[in-house]
Amino acid sequence: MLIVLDKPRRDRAAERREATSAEIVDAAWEAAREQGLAAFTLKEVAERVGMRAPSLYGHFASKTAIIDAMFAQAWREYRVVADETFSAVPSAPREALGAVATTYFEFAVADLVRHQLMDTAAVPGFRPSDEAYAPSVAVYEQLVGLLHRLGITDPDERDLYTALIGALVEQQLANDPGGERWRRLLPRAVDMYADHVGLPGPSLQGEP
Amino acid sequence: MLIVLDKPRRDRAAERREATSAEIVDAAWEAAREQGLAAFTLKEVAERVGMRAPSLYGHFASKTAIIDAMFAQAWREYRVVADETFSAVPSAPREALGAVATTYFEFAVADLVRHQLMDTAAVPGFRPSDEAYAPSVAVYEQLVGLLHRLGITDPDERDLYTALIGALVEQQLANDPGGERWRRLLPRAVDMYADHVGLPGPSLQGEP
DNA sequence: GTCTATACACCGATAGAC
DNA sequence: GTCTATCGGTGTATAGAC
Repeated sequence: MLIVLDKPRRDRAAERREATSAEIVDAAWEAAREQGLAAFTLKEVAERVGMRAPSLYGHFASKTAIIDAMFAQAWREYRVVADETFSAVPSAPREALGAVATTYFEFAVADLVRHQLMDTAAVPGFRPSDEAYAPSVAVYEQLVGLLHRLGITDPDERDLYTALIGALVEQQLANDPGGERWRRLLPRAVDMYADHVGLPGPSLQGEP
Repeated sequence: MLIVLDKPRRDRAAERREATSAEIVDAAWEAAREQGLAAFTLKEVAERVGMRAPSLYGHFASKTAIIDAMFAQAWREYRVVADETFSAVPSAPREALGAVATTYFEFAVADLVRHQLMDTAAVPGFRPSDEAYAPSVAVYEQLVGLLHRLGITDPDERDLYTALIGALVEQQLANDPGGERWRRLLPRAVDMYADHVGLPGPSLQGEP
């Protein structure tokens, strides 16, 4: 069935409204980065967009709704980044594993509070809505597909992989934010894992 | 020099005072487990020990001081557990690594909020006092000593080990609390790491 | 759509009586 | 040591004027 939409004329009012909502979400990210994900206040958000706190309720039904929008935005962004990597994944197994790991690592490490919101239970009581949650499922399925193509079908080995890469992210953020201490270990960790599951090919590292 | 302490007679008042402080700390753990580490309130703590909130200030100078006492207690407890493991560490390298990893894993997984307080930055702005922090340094030095005896002296390899075990803890707590999904991977992960650093000996797992 | 004013609840911490 | 009373502050959210 073809659906013809009448008058695709721009709705300037709606556009402006959406732009304001986006501004609010951006301001919420800033506030969360300064005060913490659970601790930032609507007053801080409002000030950044030149409003008073109650005015935010014209755009979001609650503080939780703002956090949900942040969650959705973060995963949408990562989905774009991950799609790019998965669409041009190297054919060599170890390089493939390394590319996917690097993409995730860099995205997570680039923004602490974003990582906390996406990957940890940092906001007490927060549960993302189904729409906000959907992109994370899609990305995980891409990973499962890649591992399958590499012959890694055991769910336990899958868990070990995600744990290993997640570990490096956690340690990097917790113990050396902005540094290189754990990032440098990424090829080594991928090699260790590749050896473990019996992937062929030469080491990702130069000669040790 | 020998220091002779006069009159080691029991000071019943001091004992009672200390017991009350311990009660308060216990109540704070309970409150933190229910409301979250950063979110629990002094009122909740006070109610559990049959007091009013202001009375807590007769025992602790601030809410932060209570959290500091919790931090110190947790690491003291772990120090006892770790001392036991390290004092009777198996002579076989892989078993040694596995025993130490298991001790840490089980202690961390047994209590989410305790783990959050000990090993993550879950309380915004909280910095443990030096006395409270000391036991964690002691435990880490024990680990470094063991790895040295096993021939693992590269700091990068040390980091990889702590990241790997820490990762399993995080995943277990975040994705399967109370379950076995990541605990079961512990021997596999230790083996993977042992292979990686070239430790001798048979696999920790039965025949795969 | 944004404002002011305010409701309502709760927080950590202090003062001072007992 | 523990209490009551209270201070000074914060927070989310709503009501109603403009």
